[in-house]
Amino acid sequence: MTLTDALSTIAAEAFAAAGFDSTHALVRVSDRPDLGQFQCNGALAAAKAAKQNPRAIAEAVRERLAAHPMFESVSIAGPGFLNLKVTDTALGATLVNLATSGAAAEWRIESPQTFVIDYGGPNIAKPLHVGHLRSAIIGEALKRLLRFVGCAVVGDIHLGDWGLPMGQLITEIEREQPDLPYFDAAFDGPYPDASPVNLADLERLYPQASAACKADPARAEEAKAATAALQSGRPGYRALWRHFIEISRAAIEREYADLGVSFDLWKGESDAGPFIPKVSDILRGKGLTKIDDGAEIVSVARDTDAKELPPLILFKSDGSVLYGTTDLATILDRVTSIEPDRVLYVVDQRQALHFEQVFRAAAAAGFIDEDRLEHIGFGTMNGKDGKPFKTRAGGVLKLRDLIDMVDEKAKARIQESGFAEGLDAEEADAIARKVGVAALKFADLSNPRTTDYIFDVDRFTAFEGKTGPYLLYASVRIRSVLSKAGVDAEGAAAALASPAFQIASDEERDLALKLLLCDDVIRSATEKRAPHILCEHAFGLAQAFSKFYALNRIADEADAGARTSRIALTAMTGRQLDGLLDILGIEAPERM
RNA sequence: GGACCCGUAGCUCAGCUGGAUAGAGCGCUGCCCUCCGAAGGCAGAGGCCAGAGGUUCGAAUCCUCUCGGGUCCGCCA
Repeated sequence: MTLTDALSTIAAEAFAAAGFDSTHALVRVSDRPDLGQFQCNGALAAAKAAKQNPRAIAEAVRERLAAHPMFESVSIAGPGFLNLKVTDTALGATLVNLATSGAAAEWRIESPQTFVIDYGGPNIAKPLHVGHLRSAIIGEALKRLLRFVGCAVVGDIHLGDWGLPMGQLITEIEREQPDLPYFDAAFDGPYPDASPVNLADLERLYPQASAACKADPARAEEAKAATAALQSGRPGYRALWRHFIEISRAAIEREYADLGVSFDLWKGESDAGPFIPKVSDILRGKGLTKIDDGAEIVSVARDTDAKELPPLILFKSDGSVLYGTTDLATILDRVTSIEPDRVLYVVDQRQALHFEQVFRAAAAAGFIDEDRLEHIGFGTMNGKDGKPFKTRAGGVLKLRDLIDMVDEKAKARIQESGFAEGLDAEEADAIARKVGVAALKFADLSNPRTTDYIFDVDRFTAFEGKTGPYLLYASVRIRSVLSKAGVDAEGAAAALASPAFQIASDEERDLALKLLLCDDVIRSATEKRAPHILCEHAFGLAQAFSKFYALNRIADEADAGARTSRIALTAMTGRQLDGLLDILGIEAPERM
């Protein structure tokens, strides 16, 4: 049970004992820290329901709450706000419970489920760009968060490896190298082991092909035909396409690894291929498809819709499939092989309509309940003009370039601080990389998921204030001060195994409260699928620690009791902060 | 045209299942390292929460409208 749950329960009992409806007796962190640590506004709500004076209700409840040993004081303000202060003894005792329950137990939820998270979604042959950042790191954070609370999670990258771009690439290569055996329909193999193109070729050919198809309808037709042929299994095309996959995957994997993002499954749209006939059989069997303008569609509109929802196109008029088809087939694949309770799609908010169509079709087909499929949409990264971010040259910013930019800034920061002087170049670089990635990830994750935000390079490469590096700094400083006190990692664990807390100052009280609220925050972030809530709390925790650290001696505190308590507080903060950073997918260096 | 989202401090953003004096970071003005790491701490200035109505004892939060910005609306992904 979280702290606010426990306090709410106590308040509910007081409401009930005083003869009032206890459903409004919710206790939460106070908006007015000058008046109390927690507040309960239930008296006003109860007054409305009972048509009584809220002040009188508050007074009746206050009397009962004040008798509870947990509270230092319970006061009434204004029309009937109850302001609660917990005793330092109770804070200490609650902290002991939390500390001794073990690092993992702090976070568990009651009924873990199995999740599939579909995130990343990079496309073969295209370099990752800033637009891929959000899906990757939000998905990674949600994966880690759900695992932390005890769920089983399968992270699937869901490669874009099956659509029109593949046909465009194939035809483009045919133009440049028409004599390759891949294009000879009469050729009966075996095809070469070595790829005729490398990564640089692919990254050059893709935009070239895409532009050509845009400019010339005939080229577009060619590409469409090639896509259809690839999808229906033409051997030469399949062989060539396998080269694309292999080359791209290595590059993509490397780049995600630099961001601390990894996947359990490297499936792609193409892997859904074998499930497509089953999907169409099932849908046809249920009479859910029809031919319209030559395409085979599934109607997903409902009478109750405010807006008519367009049908999902199962097969285009040329027989090839669209991503709605592969998404449906992927659901069938996942439902059969993984049997997830829920599937989360961490994909740009602009695709909300698409997922609504797919989810409805999947439910109509009987694959899985609609409400077990969640589109975890996120907002667009805009430039300062409020439009999707472009570089000064007008192009998309490659993710690689962004990482390099942040990396450079971090290196410069280490140099100017003089911290690098005692380090060899290799370690300094490794630290800079971690600091840079932390800055990048925190800057993105701390934005609420659903809204667009302005991408500002200066903000992403800032290392002071509400940033990733601030959190890292707090973490390494905690390690450092514990080490000064002769407490290593094992010592910290030991300090939390049988701790004793003496909460005596405002800073200690504030830090203790932050520590005690972690479970509330984890739960809220999990329910809302909202990493930014974790960022907010991690920052607040680091701030509370920094203040505590600035005002109190720890390692060299003379009073033995105070020293023991502060070391435990410090160790506890370190454990939680590192836990939160780990969930966010942010790695802390040993020093910085 | 229709559906949905957004408009909060100079800037970037929290807060939105209604509650008290609307918060943070940056930037700005001042302080604080002979003392466990100053990528830090403390203090200060800065707001008709786009605007107008409505519901309510009470509205940044809920409803309506207006203005401003954005996204999406069948054979791209």
